[in-house]
Amino acid sequence: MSESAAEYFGQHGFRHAWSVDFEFVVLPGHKPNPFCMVAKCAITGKTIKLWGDELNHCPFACDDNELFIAYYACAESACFDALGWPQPRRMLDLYAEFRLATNGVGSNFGKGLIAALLHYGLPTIGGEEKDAMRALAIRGGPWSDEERVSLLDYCESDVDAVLRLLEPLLGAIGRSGEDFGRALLRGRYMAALGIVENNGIPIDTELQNRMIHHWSAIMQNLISEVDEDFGIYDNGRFVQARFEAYLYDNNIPWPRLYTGRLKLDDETFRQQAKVYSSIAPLHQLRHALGQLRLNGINVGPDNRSRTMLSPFGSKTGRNQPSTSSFIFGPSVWIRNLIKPEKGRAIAYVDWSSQEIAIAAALSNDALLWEAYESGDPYLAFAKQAGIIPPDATKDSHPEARQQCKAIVLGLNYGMMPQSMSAQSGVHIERARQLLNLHKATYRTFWAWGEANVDHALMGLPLSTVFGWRIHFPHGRGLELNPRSLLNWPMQSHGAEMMRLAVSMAVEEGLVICAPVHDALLIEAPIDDIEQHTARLSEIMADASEMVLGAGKRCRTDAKITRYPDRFEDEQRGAHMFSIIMKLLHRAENQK
DNA sequence: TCTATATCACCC
DNA sequence: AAACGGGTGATATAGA
Repeated sequence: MSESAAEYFGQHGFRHAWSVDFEFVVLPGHKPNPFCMVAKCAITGKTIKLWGDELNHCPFACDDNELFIAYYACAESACFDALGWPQPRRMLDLYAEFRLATNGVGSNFGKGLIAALLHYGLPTIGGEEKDAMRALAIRGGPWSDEERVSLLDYCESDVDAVLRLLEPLLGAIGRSGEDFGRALLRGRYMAALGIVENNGIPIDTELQNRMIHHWSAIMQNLISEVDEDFGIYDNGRFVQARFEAYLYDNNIPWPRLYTGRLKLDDETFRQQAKVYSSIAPLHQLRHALGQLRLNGINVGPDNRSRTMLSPFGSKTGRNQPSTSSFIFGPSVWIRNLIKPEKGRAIAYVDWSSQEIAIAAALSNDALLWEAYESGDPYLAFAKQAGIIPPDATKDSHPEARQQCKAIVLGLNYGMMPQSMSAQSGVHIERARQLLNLHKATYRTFWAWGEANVDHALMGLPLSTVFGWRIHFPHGRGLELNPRSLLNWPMQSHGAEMMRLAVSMAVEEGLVICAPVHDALLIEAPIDDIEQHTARLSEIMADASEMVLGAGKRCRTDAKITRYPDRFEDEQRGAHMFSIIMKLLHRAENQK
């Protein structure tokens, strides 16, 4: 046991610092089913090994003086939860710490436990051995005595590996109470997220199964209806050569990529369909087909969709769940499959204009904050810039508002006038003019943003208020995108706000089903949903204030869905869902 | 027939 | 050179 790690944890007042690891079987859409656990204390050297039924009782005192250390701790938290153990109160997650320590430079080896060991030149078991043991674990029981010994040994080897990682990663964290407190904050989120992963999202599996069953018929019907006039599809596939021949036969000129291939993106189709109306049905078909993806949403026996939420996956510290297995990943209509079960309700609560609030608060731009607080930052900008009179409204000046909205949203990403005009249809000169007005109106924000960019370009780290960082040291040939650097603080603080809110909500016992970057999905009994939603909104506003500073609270919007209704987004998903349902009924009647 | 690459679409 | 940030994933085609 490393002397310095023991001292480090002792210094922060811990009785034990358990490096803990479970082996578990997890079927798609299910909670993990742990079958063994090894824990070693970095302070006392004590070791605990549990197998099978021995997991029925939690061997730990889960109080504030017991620290748990793991690599990718949401898995351990999910195992605690699945076993009915009390939740760990203090967690240190070396995965999060490794991601942080290498954010920007990256690691040549990846993000996993072995990658971290290799990165620091520490001994590790071979990747093949690890894969073999993982396969043995996934296979599920029963295991022979011999297999059981090797699985426990393997589990212990991960526990030891985590202990070896302490030296470099505690070094990266730093010794001060503040440094360590921030690491515990990340660990706290990992613990909460394990619960969220276990909660899952209630799904109308009956409808989902009907759709899956008739999926190919739905696709076929959709395609054949349009394609009989074109003859471009083959077995559900768009054949470019056939499309090219069609264009040639019909004398339709078509834009090409620099490679000579046809430009086939949605925007090109939209433009072309305006001129050559015969193209329009094909455009609609391609657009619809682009939204047709239904595989990969895994649902457990309790009709709840579960997937890894992959915290700290991105440079900004956002979660990065697989977009095919996370129901909020594919196109919006898929969310209509979300449905609370009998007696229950859900609510989708999101921060309104979160990144604008962050930009305003952190840059200390009083005018921008005023614009945010007005409730309509786009209209407020138009007024502050003198484009419309002070008494103008959304209804009196819709066009100016729309233009300003495009500017205000695009500027978060460092958008240039050219693409701004291409995107929003505003003339390029108008876009340029509005951009300059924005820079003149929100001088403080722009000075702050550009200072951040310069800071990072000089090889210095950018950091959020709670210590998520990115660092591009000089001399490593790293390619930096100034627009990314401009946006980084907004997105990173948004992620931080979300982590805080999830931690607090879960610890209060609210049932959080999913984080969606700037939104949370919560569930409750129908009779409690309003109260729980109100409480969550309060927590989210509190979290925003912790990040943005006293008095700077970010508003939230909430949309409640009660059984027997299904989740719905009238603006974006409803139309496509109705088309799919029509096709489904047709397919079911064809039989 | 399989794999790598480019392109595109979706999400916040 | 490009000029819209952070992502994941499917698909169509070219190439081995």
